Amino acid sequence: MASAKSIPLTKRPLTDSSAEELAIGFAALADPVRLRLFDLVWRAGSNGVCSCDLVEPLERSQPTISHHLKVLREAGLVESRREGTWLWYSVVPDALKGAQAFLSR
Amino acid sequence: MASAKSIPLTKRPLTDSSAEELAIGFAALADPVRLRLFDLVWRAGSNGVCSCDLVEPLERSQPTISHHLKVLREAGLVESRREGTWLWYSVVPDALKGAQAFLSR
DNA sequence: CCAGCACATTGATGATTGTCAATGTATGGT
DNA sequence: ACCATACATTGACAATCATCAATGTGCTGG
Repeated sequence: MASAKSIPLTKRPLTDSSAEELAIGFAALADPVRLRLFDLVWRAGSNGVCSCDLVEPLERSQPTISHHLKVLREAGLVESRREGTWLWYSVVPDALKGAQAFLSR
Repeated sequence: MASAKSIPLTKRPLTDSSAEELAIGFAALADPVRLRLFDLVWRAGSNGVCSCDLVEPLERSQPTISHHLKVLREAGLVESRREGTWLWYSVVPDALKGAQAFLSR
């Protein structure tokens, strides 16, 4: 239960914990390869994109792409769904809500 | 000179260089201390805030705060203005434009 | 059961990062 | 000239990171 303050939430400075949470999201986007990766997944829409189609355009090894996808997944930005031997990645809905709210004042 | 493509810019995947540029901005916000720092500067508005008032609330040493302010400055997110012995930091207008545009689809 | 494909994990390495103590620099007051 | 204040820079260290080669795991088809 939050204490009854007269100051609205948005008028108070970031708490340590919410800064931590936001920073995790920004950190996931703080690498060029990961940004392009996220961009490609995003463009694929709700269908998602097979990770096998992400290795070549980014010019990185398969383990490197796998590692970056794991970072994005653990940051809650993308999710994966099995389809036989393939994994289809898609953006988690509203994953960027916090970041968007912060950047929009 | 850009080549005449029929595909609009926003329909094309991120280029390596624009990903690099965006990632620099996100990286500047990828640390909890820097996020709270940026938040405090932002709240100060156009007047700015004296960096001497940023050390205590963040519970870090003065060199550490100075270092983080430098990172934010070099990322183009904040700027400083001298006032005697003091430095007043304020947010660079439209500094977040690129990041906001990216996060808004 | 085996061979092949898709993807993850491990281990190693060089680079970057966050932090502080110590020191340096600039500005203003006396 | 001197001293105090505000801030930056340096140097060091532990921690994290991006990357790849090698290897492991899980699934599918034959």
